[in-house]
Amino acid sequence: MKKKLSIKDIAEQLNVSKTTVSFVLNGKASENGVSQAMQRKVLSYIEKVGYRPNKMAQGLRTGKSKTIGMMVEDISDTFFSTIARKFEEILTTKGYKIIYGSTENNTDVTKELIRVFRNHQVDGYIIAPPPGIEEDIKALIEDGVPVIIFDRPLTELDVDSVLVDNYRGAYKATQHLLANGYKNIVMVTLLSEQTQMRERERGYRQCVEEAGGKPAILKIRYHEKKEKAIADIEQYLKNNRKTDAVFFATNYLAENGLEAIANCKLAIADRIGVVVFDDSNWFRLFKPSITAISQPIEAICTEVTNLLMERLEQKKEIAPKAIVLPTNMIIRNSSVPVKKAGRT
Amino acid sequence: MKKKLSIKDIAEQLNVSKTTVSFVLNGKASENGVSQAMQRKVLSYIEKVGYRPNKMAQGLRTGKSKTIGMMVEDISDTFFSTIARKFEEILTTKGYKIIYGSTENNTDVTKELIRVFRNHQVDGYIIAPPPGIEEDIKALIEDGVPVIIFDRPLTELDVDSVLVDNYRGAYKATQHLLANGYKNIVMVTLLSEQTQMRERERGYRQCVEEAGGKPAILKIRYHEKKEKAIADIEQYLKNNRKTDAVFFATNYLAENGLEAIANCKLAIADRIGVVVFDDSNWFRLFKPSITAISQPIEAICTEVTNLLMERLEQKKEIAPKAIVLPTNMIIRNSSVPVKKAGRT
DNA sequence: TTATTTTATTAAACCGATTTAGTTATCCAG
DNA sequence: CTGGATAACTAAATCGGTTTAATAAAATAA
Repeated sequence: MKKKLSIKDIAEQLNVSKTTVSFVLNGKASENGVSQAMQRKVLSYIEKVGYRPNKMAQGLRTGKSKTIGMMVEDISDTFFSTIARKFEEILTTKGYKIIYGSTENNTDVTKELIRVFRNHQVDGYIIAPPPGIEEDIKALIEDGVPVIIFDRPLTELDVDSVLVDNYRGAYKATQHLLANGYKNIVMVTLLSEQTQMRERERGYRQCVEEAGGKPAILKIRYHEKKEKAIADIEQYLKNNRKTDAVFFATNYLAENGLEAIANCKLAIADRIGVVVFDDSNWFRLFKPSITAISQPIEAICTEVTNLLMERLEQKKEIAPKAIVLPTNMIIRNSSVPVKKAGRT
Repeated sequence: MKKKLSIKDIAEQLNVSKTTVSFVLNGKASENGVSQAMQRKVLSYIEKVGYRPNKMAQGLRTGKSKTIGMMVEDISDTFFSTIARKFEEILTTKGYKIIYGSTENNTDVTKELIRVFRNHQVDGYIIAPPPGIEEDIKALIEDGVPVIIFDRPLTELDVDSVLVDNYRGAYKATQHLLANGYKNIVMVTLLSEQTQMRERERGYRQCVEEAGGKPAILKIRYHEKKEKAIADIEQYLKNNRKTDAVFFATNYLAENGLEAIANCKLAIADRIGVVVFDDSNWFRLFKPSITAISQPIEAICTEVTNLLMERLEQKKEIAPKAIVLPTNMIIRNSSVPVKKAGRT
């Protein structure tokens, strides 16, 4: 019921003008010749009554909302929610809040999200972009709004971006399996045009071919009922009994793929080699536990926020940077005695 | 570079007043006697140029930001991020955006978050409250701000809340284990004063005692390094060889507890009964797969948002509601042949 | 002593919407 | 033909800040 006090109230209580209070509040006191005595007076009163300026009013006048818009495919995905947490941690220290939106990897949803975020006057965007959103992002940039892309590249667009080396990650994953004696590695990936998926595929292909093998790729349609995904993978394994290792291109696929493997009730179940792109806390609990290509989440977040802050504080033109980070291979309790592994 | 257009621009282009445009925009045209012709004219122009009002200005004038503040212990936790996603889904359809903050279950952090949210003029709060925050929340409510509590009760405070029946959930979990022939069930829980944890403990205790057993409770300190948690649980199992089943009070504990069980390398490893409070997609992948008490996430979200919308649209006083939802037991591939289970 | 600069403070415009209180013009009744 | 009601629209106040331009008082220079 006690209504919030405004800068006008403060000014009246102290018998000074709003201007003076505002100057003090914004650290522009000294440069505007407000006396030290006055500064102390205002500051201590502010402190005492716990006054905090209304962001709406500030935002209206300055055009800055102190809010960052974050758009990812799905905030409930562990990868993205972990990142969201880190962003929050870092951006809070800079006085920013985050509003989020899930794109569902859908262009129209994303377009609408961008529109809503614009109306909310967010100061900057952090986006894991869906395909086909180039034009809209270009428009943002041309309007001078800071945009940082991550997780998925946006080819043909010169924009700040932070990505991981999907190609190398997949290559290393495959290499690891080969080095452990596996001969028939299938890659299970998404039936999707996402660039990062194509890169992972390329890494796998390249590695297998260099070793003189023949790539085997199983593509699963996303967002279908997971039972379907499981059945598809199961089918494949049953039809290709020589398969002795699986490289899952995403966590989501591994989740279902592991069930498929279990369902097969094949002897291979505990001998099969498994590597997954993206790590999970649960992987270490399987036996044999699962090796993963993990993304450097911490680094991604600091790079993204650094780029963002740079843009937000930007005085002069700066050229967009494209940062590519290496992945980490987490080798767990490696698979199985190498010699016994193959079933050739 | 093309600067966004304002209602003033629209008005000038159309040779009408801002007032008229505003009335049309807010659906208050007819009740204010704006002619149909004029309404169409404005509407079609708005549509054509894609004008959208500035939320900052609207917010300043109306005091409504169309933003909801969500505070949970940790947004990267699967339970909370899943909920965050659902909230987003529902609230988006009502024209709201969400800003979030992680409380770390810390009172001071939460106090500051509330302060920040207030400055941002959020229209409503959805909070999974840490202990000791009663006063601050009471203050919010007294100021007439909608607050919905979930996940954790705030005893002694009359506020809208949505909780699950932790007591019954834990009771059922324990009962399930007993019914399957397990005799020595240990409950692994957090060393924490959180009410919902105490309820779970109470459910377990009650059930064991009713069956004439002696409760065994192992409390783990949270936020410690997980290696410590694993070691503690491992230690317990080694010191209490009669233990034939474990009831984990949280997902987090199960994650580490399962590793502890594996580390024990005891014969019991594949015979031990395991039930976890909170479900996880990964549980079905273990063998024997893990039974879980799952929270009705969908229902929690609809109840919370319903209460919230009710408050937001509230005309007259309404008494706070406390909603308690039942948990679901997800029995998976049940444990093990009952007879062989015990090791007595 | 007067003119000029510097120091300390403030009045008023502005941001972009909503909303209150009018203002015309038209219509109808008496 | 006049006065009151109604219909259609609008001027101006307002929300709570920031910022520009101005002012009064004190200090320095001429």
